[in-house]
Amino acid sequence: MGRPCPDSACDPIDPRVRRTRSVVHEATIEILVGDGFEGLSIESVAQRAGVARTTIYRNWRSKADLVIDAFSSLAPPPEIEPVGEVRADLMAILGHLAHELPRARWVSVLAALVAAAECDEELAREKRSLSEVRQRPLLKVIRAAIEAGQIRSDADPKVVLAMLAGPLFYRRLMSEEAINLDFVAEVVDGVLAGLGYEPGA
Amino acid sequence: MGRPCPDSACDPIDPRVRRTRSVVHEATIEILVGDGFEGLSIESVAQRAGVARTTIYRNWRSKADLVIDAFSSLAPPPEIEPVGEVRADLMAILGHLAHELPRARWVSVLAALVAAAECDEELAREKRSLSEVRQRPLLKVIRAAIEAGQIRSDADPKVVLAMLAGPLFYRRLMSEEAINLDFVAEVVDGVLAGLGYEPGA
Amino acid sequence: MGRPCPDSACDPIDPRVRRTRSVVHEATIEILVGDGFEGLSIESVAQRAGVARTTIYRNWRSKADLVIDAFSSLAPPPEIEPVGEVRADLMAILGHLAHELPRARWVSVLAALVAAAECDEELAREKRSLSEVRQRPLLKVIRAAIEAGQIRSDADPKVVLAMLAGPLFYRRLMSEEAINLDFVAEVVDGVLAGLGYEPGA
Amino acid sequence: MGRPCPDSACDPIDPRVRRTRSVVHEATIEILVGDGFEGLSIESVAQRAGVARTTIYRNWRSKADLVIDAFSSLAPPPEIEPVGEVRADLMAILGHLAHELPRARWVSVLAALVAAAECDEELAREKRSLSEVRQRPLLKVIRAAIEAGQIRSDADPKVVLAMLAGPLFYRRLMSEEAINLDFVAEVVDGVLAGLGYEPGA
DNA sequence: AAGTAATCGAGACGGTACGTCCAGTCTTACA
DNA sequence: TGTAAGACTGGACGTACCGTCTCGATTACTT
Repeated sequence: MGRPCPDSACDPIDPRVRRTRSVVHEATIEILVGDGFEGLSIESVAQRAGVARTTIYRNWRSKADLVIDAFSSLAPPPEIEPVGEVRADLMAILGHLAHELPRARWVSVLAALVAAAECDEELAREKRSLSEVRQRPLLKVIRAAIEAGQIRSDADPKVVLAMLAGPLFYRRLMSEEAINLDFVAEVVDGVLAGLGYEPGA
Repeated sequence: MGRPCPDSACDPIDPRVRRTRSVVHEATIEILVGDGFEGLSIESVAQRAGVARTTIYRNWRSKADLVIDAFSSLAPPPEIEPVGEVRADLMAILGHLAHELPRARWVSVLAALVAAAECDEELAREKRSLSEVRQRPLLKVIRAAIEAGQIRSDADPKVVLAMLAGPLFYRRLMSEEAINLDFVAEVVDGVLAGLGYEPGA
Repeated sequence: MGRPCPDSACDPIDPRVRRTRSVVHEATIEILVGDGFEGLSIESVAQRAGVARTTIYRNWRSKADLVIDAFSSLAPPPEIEPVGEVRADLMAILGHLAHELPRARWVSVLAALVAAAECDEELAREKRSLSEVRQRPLLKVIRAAIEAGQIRSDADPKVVLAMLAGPLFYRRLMSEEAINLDFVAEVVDGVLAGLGYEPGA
Repeated sequence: MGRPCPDSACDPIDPRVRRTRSVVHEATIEILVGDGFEGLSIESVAQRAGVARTTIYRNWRSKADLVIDAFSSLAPPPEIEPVGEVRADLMAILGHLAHELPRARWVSVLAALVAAAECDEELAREKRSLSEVRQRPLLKVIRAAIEAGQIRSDADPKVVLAMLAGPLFYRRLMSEEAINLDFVAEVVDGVLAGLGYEPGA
């Protein structure tokens, strides 16, 4: 019990290493946000972090690794408490997403991630995993709505999710049209209507 | 008919230039498809095209330019003749898209384009323009359906479009789940149901 | 006469290349003389020459190449006209060498060359070739003396050369004792005496 | 007299230190012989010796230090007992040297030492000291010959030494010509003849 | 048909970044 | 205290491309 425990919490991790991780992390994000994926080079990260290039190679296997690290910490799934009413819950989650999409730092990184994943299986795996994590809150709401009989019981939650989130990302990454609350409401109402949702219920 | 034709044939374009454009174009696509955006360098294009590097710089301002060129020619909006029945027409267009998304060469290029556009205003412009072109067939069908009274008259065609196309791109670029005809049908039917569409009508 | 001459003078050599060669050359020598072989890095040469590192790699295959180039230009065999009297001629040549050994820049380079040649066959070849060239004037004098009957006819010119030059280099590289004219005279007289030379003759 | 003796035998030297010295020493020699001076890095020595790099830095101030250490132990002046007849004694010593020059491990190291000494005063000092030690046996023979009247009494022993050893080193390091017993004999006989030596005496 | 101009290839150049190796310093933990 | 282990800064390596720049040599249009 008095022995050093084996995990991260109280791990006897070299404080120098911890410091390195932190500054490099921060530098990666700053560059990614400022200059995009193109501007991200090991060199530039090292420079901005005030760290030797070798140190980065010691701690991250590739540029991709840096990006994943950065993204993971940038985009924690939002903490939104569902109230049990499907429309309200969807509006809360998607409204938050709609607010973030045009401005949050992680979105640019996501775009880079998506592109890079096209020709890097490891990155693709990483991307799927991140995606899965971020879908959870939405899926929970959808499944709850199905169980509560608020929407059609034969609906496929994952399809519903794609129908809800897809339009938002489409506008952000493809058409670059506005993503305001009206748009979100139209999407949510349209999808719910198609699923037999009745507001009054 | 007697007018100078708008295209290459009789344009007073130096045949050497024409040839250069063509071989470089071809090489760009081949590399893009084979090695992805990462493998695309002016050097590699020049090499594969059997052309001097200088020649490329003379004709394209940047790597982005090459990509746009390649993409434009890779992804011609499909020639699908609407029959006037909204569900059938949407299924035709989106079914085609669903078929292409997992395999067509332009999709990877699109991902690269999207990411690059994040930090290059010119590319972003280019991207929007391409996007706009590709939306047309779908928009035409949606607007026709509205005019024909097949769906609610207060529907915003662009919102409807995002709700139809968004889920497909979402699955391709984000979640990497299957994009089969069942999925397309669920999306189309869901959206149409939300728009007051009645199959029998 | 009107034909393009084959040599450097009017060779259609890119003037940029000529300039590069020259400044790099000079920088190499300066560093070699100042900091020795250890201080010679492609980087340092590039820096001092005010040239990109790549440019050096384009024109020289290795650090060794640089050194050889430098040495060749530094150490032209001296132009000493033999008068036909062996002792006088040897004293002229070896006296000149004795004067150079403690001060001339090529000597340090030579030491570097010798060491580097120990583990680089190409350099070793180069070294032998240089050595051969520099032996010529001395060999000529020795052979002439043999033919003129000034020294024993069964003497091996190459052995005699080693006996004359060896002691000088030994003092310069090994023992670091003085190499003055007295020493040269002692060596020359000693060797000649052993070869049956008679001053008066 | 009661003080601890100055040498290793009874010094209260930490046995770990002694062990370190020994394995590093051995590793240095092995690498020097195997890969030459170029292949010698603190890193490589540490690796082969199975020792931490830090340990080496603690015990040797530089790579040069390692080399000197290695050289001292590699090239012990040969134990040759002079018989009192100058030609025989010279042939014994120089014959031995001639045999070693083309093959012994210390020769390459010597070349490195010579080059390095060109721009490192400490090394130069070290080199002179080593040189001085190795000259002793030869000097002893020469001086004895002078005293015994076998060669001219006005000969400078150090000059004679340079005339004897110089040609051998010259061939080894410069011209890379053969160094066989015939060559040694020619040199010895030539020098002795110049010094008034008479075989019969 | 000859002369002019556009286009080309070849490739040198200064650069940036890569990923690796090593140098030398420093810190921590252990024996 | 000396050592092992290993992280750190930093410099150089040799390679790949970048984008710019001359420089002839074709090739096409023009007169």
